[in-house]
Amino acid sequence: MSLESAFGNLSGYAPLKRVTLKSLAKSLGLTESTVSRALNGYSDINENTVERVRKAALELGYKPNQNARRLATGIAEAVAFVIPQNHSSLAEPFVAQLLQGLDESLARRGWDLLVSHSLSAEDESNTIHRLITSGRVSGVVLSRPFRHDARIDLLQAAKFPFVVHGRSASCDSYAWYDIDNELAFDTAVKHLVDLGHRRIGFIGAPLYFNFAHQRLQGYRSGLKSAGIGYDESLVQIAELTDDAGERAAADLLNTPKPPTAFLCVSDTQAFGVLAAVRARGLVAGSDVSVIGYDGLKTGRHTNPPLTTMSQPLTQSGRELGDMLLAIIDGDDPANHQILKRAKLLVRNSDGPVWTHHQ
Amino acid sequence: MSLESAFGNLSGYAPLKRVTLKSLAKSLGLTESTVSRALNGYSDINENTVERVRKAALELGYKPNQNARRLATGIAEAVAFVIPQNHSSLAEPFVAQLLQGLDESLARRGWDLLVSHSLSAEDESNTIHRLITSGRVSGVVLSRPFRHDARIDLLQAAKFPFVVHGRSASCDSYAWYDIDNELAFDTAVKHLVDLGHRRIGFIGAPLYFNFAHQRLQGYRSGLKSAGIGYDESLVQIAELTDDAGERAAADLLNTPKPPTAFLCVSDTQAFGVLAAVRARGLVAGSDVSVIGYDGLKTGRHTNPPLTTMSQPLTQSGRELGDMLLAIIDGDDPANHQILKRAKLLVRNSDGPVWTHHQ
DNA sequence: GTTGCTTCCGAAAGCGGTTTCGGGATACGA
DNA sequence: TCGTATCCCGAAACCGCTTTCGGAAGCAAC
Repeated sequence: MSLESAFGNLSGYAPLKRVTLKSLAKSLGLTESTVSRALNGYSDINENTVERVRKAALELGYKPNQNARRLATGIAEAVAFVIPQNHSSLAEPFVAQLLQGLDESLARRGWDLLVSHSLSAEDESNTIHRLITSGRVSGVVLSRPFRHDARIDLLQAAKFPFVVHGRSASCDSYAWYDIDNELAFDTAVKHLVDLGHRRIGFIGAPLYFNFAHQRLQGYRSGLKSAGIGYDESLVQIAELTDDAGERAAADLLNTPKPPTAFLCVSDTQAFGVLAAVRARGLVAGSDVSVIGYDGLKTGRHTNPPLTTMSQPLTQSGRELGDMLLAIIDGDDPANHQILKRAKLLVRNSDGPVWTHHQ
Repeated sequence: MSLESAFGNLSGYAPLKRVTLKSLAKSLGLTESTVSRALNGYSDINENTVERVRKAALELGYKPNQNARRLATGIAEAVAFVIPQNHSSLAEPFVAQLLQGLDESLARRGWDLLVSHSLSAEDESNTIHRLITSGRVSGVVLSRPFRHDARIDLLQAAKFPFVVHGRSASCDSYAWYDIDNELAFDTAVKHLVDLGHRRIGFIGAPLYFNFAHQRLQGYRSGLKSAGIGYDESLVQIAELTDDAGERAAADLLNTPKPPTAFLCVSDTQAFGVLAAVRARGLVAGSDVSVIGYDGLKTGRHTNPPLTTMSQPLTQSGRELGDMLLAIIDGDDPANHQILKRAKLLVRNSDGPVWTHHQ
């Protein structure tokens, strides 16, 4: 669309007459190049001139056309967040908060944040590919990496700047921001063990997600250091939904020797587990314990309020943005690897193990 | 598509050997202009040539540089969603689902979706202004309009394509997609009245939000048609958070003649109301009724599960995207005004009024 | 063998910026 | 007075693609 059609050159009010570099230059009696350099902080422009140009630009409301600028400089001044297509996760608050933090970081520099969302799993590589060849963005942020992630391989092969929220199995040479999932689940197990639990159910997620793998490892390591054997019949792999969590918990509850505690890889699943527990006539927090992961706000309002492990999402978005920016500026990605700890947020769904003799 | 074909030459790492229109043309023995027109479906190119060009483009992995294309055509092939800055609402699932739908609609056309997030309230007009003058986007979608919304005025004055999720007080001449808020709350009141309630508390939002205004109107009209007088002492205006909802409900509960039911303009508030009710030792669904609005999934897991009114968010995002695209293509915005109905989603937080004589 | 159409493609002028390069002023030392 | 170094600014190429315009072929018709 042309600017004429966009702003309507016709009828009476002529809104928003676009002020371009050329018009600005002319009105100043200078050249485009001079004005451009003045605005971009080149040192070979007289201080007075710079001031004069700045003032005029402000008054006339000059905004450089981003497309032109990007074409000329070759830098897109935008990064893409590719939405994990699995399970329509954009709907998860998880993603929303991350976006918020990202945007904050980018906005400080005036960059754009665009979200990209692919339809199928293998389509995702295409999406990435299109992103990096189209010149639309100068960086990409990934989330929920797989254990072996083709998108990461693609990005690395192309030497395209990117950061990932989480990490894949081999993560030495790229930038990531992750929670120490193994530690988190290790300590969660420890917490439950301290409450007296020995039969701890685990509601996991498909293991091609690396975080699922890590958390399972943490679960096992926690068990191990407590001297408890790993019992495969206590672990369920479920989708990241409440319904799946509910089904998985129900299955575990129907077993002859059901667990006295449930550890879930996501709050959403844990919500379902809570439901299963209630359906069974049990009360979470006394009869059984359930612990989630994510620290969702709404966990405050479940029945009972969900004990969970929280990760600072908005802040992680900000940090991811800062990292990506630094890498685009030339930093070595390997120098940008951040490992944070999750915090155990005790609400009311956990408690000492229930025994017959009480 | 393989890495090989994507990035051209082989051996070692050859990062991003970009195939440009020029290189493509040269390898075909044609001119840039010919190739460009062939790819863009111009009719003055021989059918065979078109085929040949298409094939080569695919093989060599040619992707047009979006910035160049945008500069040349003047159309940005991107639209912006401006995040309501109030209350950091991006974190709300609300926004996330809308984004999802929007992205789906735009992706069908290969357009970008970028999110823009301003820091302060008055900064928002600046954000809009920057958006429409920078040439980055060819359309804008707004949400949560104010009753009198400067952003809308700005957009209209600039004749810039936009759609809004919701509508302001005067909404004849632009495109919007809205739920019939008045109707929704009218029927919600009716529902409560049918359950025997006469003292219905209303937890509203600041009235500069038009939806807040509409819903209050609906509340009043429902009361009126039930022959119940409007009692100002039963309405509270609160922020759109759980804490605010909780405080508001607590205030109402502390009154000498507390309401027997609560109608909230958002689920998040209703979560808080539920907490206040519990804190008071009452049980929602029998002692008092509480009804939310939004249809959040997590409402299934509150204590008790929240009765609410749901609006189809993902779908509305899609429709908003389609509308915006149509308008950018030249449609008259006034022909794109969609009014949907909310559905009452009865879960367990409502019930017949409690009486002493039962 | 002109004339007159089509059909198909090349030439070239942008789109609105950025950036390198060179040179005219001015200042300064000799 | 004549370099010559320093400061500023203009000229021009370029980023990669789109689009208008004109014209070379090819073919039909007269």
